[in-house]
Amino acid sequence: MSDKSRSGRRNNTNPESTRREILQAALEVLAKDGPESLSVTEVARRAGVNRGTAYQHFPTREDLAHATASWVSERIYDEFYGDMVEQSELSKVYPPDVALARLCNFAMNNPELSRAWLFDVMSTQGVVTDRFWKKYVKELSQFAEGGYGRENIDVEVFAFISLSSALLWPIWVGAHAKGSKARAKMQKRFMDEMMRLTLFGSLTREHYPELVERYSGPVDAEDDAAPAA
Amino acid sequence: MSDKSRSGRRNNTNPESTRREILQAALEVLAKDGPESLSVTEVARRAGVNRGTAYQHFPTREDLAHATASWVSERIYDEFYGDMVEQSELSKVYPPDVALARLCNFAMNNPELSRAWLFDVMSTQGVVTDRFWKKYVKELSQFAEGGYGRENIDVEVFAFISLSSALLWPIWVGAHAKGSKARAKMQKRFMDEMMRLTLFGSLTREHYPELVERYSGPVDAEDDAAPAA
DNA sequence: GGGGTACTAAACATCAGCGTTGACTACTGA
DNA sequence: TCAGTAGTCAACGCTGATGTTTAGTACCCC
Repeated sequence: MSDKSRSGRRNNTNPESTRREILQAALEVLAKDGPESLSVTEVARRAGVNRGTAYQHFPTREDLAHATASWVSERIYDEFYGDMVEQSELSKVYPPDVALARLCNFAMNNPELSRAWLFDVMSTQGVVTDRFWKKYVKELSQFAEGGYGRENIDVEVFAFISLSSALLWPIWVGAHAKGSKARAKMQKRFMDEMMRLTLFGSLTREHYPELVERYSGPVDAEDDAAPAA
Repeated sequence: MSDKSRSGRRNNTNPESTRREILQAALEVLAKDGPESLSVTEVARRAGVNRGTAYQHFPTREDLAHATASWVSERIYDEFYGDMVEQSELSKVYPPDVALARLCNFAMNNPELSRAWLFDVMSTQGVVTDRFWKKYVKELSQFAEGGYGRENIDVEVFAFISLSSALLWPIWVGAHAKGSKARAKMQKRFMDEMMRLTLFGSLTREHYPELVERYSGPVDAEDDAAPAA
């Protein structure tokens, strides 16, 4: 009697799905406490999988950590760029508000991936080789070089600022915003301020003629006289 | 002979200094791997102190964690605002390039405090009550309300963007910049781009009249016509 | 039905961190 | 000088994680 299904056995013949479940659980742990706190035991527990099974898929803790890292990297890329297939190469350039909304929605809907990415940035290794980061910078470069961005932009720095703050914001908000309505409102605040910032900056230029002088490249010179109007 | 100083005993009559050494070591561990990885054993080892001594100062691991957190919070505040004593209340407002340089230098010279702060932001608790954060926002508000910032700025969001990216940047850079010269160069790149961004934004406004329309508050309206010049 | 694959269960040795305890040392004050 | 106290240390038992091993069960396909 009920001998066949005893003791919560999984009976999963598909190793792929088990592997994914383990990686998903690993992502959750990773996003919670960072890569140093990732333990095989905890991951297996979360995945609802026997510890031995986890060790079957990933021989050591380090293997699991590395596999999780690259899996996360792939997932971020797919989640973010998956549905805009190969089109950005030559076709249209997304308008900045759409692109920003895309980024912010990604961050809000994927807090675990965001956290994992940020932990990776903070790790000693760095994410410079990350596919997602490289594509993001490349797209921003194309955008800027297309004449839509100011010519003396430091694209990498701007990419870093926008990316890191957009991914960190929902985390920061989640820590002290009550309901989902409040969170959505905070999300809007971020998008609005970011758009405002990229459109106009934050300083009243009239007060700082010497800074305007110093920081405006030769091409932006015509802009300096403007605020006086 | 040499019985009195046997076995590397510390012979430290001053508990304050021992406590500081422990806290300093705790900060190092905290900055390295995050709050979840903070272990009394590792901290004691780093501090060159017996584990028992650490337990005398901080009865449990949690006590050490909390004490470290508030100590770090205090240190960030002091390190950043310590030498501008009470003067910012009514007297002068620092020019934005000086303030930014101050922030960036702090981040570069105190990577551990920066990392600790960022880990705190990423923790579930949040840093909203942090003295440093509150003062930073307050100063920025005074600055903006003094007419030096655009009127429709969302100060909190802008504070978050500038603070988080300024503190995260040196960490990101440190992960893949070779010498100190390269790091200094990267630091300058960040400051330049940040100044450029706050002065001018990142978009060529001519291309986005509808965005300019949408995101410019009533007070900034006179600025819209400017770029056409 | 038999063999291979995927998973579970349980036990083991090893190691590291936690928290406690008792003893040792140095300074203090009567 | 001598007891008391504060600071420090070494050792102990406990827990939990790592990685390995062995035995066993369910499933699939030939």
